[in-house]
Amino acid sequence: MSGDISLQTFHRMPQYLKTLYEFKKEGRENVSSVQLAEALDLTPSIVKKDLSQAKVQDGKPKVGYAVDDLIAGISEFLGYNDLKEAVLVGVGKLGQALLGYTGFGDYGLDIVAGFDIDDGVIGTKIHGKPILPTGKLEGAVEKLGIKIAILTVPADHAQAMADVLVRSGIRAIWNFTTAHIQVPDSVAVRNENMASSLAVLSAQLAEIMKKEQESK
Amino acid sequence: MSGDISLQTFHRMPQYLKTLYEFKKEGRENVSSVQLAEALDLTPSIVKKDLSQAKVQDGKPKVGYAVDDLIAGISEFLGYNDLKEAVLVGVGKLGQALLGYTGFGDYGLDIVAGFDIDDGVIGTKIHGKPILPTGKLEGAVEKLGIKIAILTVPADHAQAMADVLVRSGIRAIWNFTTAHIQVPDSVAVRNENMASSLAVLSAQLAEIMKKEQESK
DNA sequence: TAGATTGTTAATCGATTAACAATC
DNA sequence: TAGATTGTTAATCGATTAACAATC
Repeated sequence: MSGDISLQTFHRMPQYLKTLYEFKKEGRENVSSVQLAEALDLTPSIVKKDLSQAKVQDGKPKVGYAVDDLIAGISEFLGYNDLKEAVLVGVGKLGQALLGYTGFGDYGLDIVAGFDIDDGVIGTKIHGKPILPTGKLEGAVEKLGIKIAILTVPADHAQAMADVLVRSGIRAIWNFTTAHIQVPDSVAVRNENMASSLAVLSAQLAEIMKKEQESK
Repeated sequence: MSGDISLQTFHRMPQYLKTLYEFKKEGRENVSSVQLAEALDLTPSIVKKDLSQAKVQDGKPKVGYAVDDLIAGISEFLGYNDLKEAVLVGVGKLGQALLGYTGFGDYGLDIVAGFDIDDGVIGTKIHGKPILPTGKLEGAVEKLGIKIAILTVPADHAQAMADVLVRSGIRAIWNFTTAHIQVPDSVAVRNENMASSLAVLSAQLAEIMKKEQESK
């Protein structure tokens, strides 16, 4: 059951995949949990647990895991093979940068269109993606059966826009605004909050500088 | 000591702050842990614990916390009052979007310059920030005593660039590349990995869709 | 005063780590 | 065969939650 695999495990999976591609490029055919752990600053225990939970493929004692099979297994596990369509709402600076980000395809994500209220961008194409008026959002999402939305509107519009998204049938919102949005339990939200990230980094920095002081 | 406050607590602090500003705007003078918890989908227990650990300011039984004092206390706790200078390395699409992001000032972060190897952008200003050649990075960081770097280079340059940053005295790297970078313990790293985030969101979405199926 | 809410301690929960039998 | 490495179970660790005495 995917239900009892921790979200942390999912978080690490793309990192394993990236490392495996590097190993493959170097011509390696097998890899052990110790080697994967070293490359990513993890413990062999957590690597073994993650891989076994993902039911990716059995490793062989003494040999380790086959790199190719692991790549195939994790890609499948993460759903990188079947394309998931998404809409992007709010075509400001960040929205435009994300529209132009070519890496999403590798992760099975395809942004089919951007939506905005600004007549200046409506009707244009940005990085090849059509920009449509927000008014057409609900219809388009419903008609195409799209389940994922990327939210890049100004913070004070975030909740209102989230409400529209939920109404139109979106079931997963990747929230790049600083606003905390309220949605029903039937909708997943992932917050990409720069302020929170920076706060954590600053705390780590402060801790490091403090230790330095003390050791002097 | 800030050492035993969990990073999760730091992560939540900017969210409290944002909510408090909203409450202030509504004219509220006091707020209870229950109200803050409701606004952010947390428990009152964790709110009380966070606020007491941050030594922000004592609440009053029956009344709660004073909104203004809480705003001041958390801002101070997060270091939003004293400006921290940072450099940004890799002025591609994402780098440019971050250079243009006006919100950092609110968090006490000031990006003083961008660095790149592309002659096309070197010497120009992007969103008012000068773009300098990577060769000048080490000197500038050292001379200005800058401690924070934002890393937005292509993944295959990430480790090499991180090495340069460490050498020049940077002590905190905000890593927006998909690469896992190896740095000494004396340097903090915060990974902003889109692939990992998307994997988690996808897992949550799959879980939701599965539950839906089952309940039919 | 009565009762809402704080700050803190103890109980619970979940994830990571360590240990080890199985085995190629 | 001997030993490296797997997969899994038990122990540990850390964070969240629940409970409750203190108190405005």
